Amino acid sequence: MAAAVRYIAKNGPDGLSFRQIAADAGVSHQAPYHHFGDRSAIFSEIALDGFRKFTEVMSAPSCRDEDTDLAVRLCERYVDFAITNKGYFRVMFRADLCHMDESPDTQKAADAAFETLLVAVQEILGDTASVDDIRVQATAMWSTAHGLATLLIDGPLERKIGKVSNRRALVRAVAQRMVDGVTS
Amino acid sequence: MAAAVRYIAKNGPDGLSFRQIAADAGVSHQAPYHHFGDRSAIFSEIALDGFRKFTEVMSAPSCRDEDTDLAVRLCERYVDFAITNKGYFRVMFRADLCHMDESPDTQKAADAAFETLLVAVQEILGDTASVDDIRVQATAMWSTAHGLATLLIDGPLERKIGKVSNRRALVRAVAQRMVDGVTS
DNA sequence: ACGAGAACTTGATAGTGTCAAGTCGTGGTG
DNA sequence: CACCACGACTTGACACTATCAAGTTCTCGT
Repeated sequence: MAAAVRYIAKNGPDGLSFRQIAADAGVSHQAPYHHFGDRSAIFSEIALDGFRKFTEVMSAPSCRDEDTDLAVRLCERYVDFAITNKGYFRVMFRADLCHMDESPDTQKAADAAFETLLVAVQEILGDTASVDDIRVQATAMWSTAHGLATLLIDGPLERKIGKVSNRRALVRAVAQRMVDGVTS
Repeated sequence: MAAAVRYIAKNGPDGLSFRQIAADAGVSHQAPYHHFGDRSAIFSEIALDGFRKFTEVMSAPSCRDEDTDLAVRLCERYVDFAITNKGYFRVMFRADLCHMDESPDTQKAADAAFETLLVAVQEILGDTASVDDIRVQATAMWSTAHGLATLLIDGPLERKIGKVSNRRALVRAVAQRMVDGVTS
């Protein structure tokens, strides 16, 4: 399974061959099939691990005691996680690969991850915010972070804005824009 | 090829079988291979069409004469396009499917699409904006729109924020938040 | 000691992308 | 009019894949 994550980080999840990773691990072509009943099961398992790592990273304490805006830090964390954990991230949001409906554990882990985001937004907005407001803000933040992450990992962003000499700076600048508002 | 786009819109691009769409079209399993030399070639072709449609939609005149914020309208357009053209959108940003380096036409179409975004941002910011600022803003807007679109299409968003009774309203609210700034 | 079950194996089947040759009709040129 | 080159398509074959169905081996608790 570690081999699978490595492979995905390098080549993406689509060309992944059950048989190939079995061969690499030095076992027969049917060994993996014994542990994960199904090709999609291994993806579900990877996604499960991924969401757990993700929740862990996003709610880590050091996320809460710097002096930059919390929203900015969350966004940075999100993108950081995606890039340093390509192998997981690429799978986590591919509903076609890991069928959530067949693996409730993964579903729960994903829900938990989203929950941390909602909590954080609530913290940012304070008690006065309405439920609708929290949802909208959470969606906005999530969209920006997710979009930025996917565009950086697989997307054409790097090509378009010119070789990013300092990725961290870009991410921070974009996150700050998100907080302050575009067109300000 | 139209059949392929339909299939992708319904089932996603990964399960797509060259042989299957050939059979559906009532020809032999090798007929498509004759027109597109390669499996990835058909995806490149779809992406090419997609980017052209996309540029067309994003730069349509009616985008410029309403009275809501231009940035909001662009974001709405982006998401709208993605949802009504799933079959194209799902392929356009999958570098693993359509190898840009092998089909310069698609590459150019993608570049052109991004160019319209840069122009729009320049228009929004006015002449005083620095090149760096334009890049950051464009990236921020693109990220938000792209993230929202992908989360809506394949992602878990709908599940998370509850059945979206009115998708358009959500998209507009999120876009407005993007413009005004999160945590305002 | 032994038997149940886990970890793994070998073998077979159906479906896939791709290569390599055909076949067939149609249009243009001598 | 004969001819033939070429594009659209077909058939056949190959290597690879996921998956099903049975073995085999080895370990561990009773």
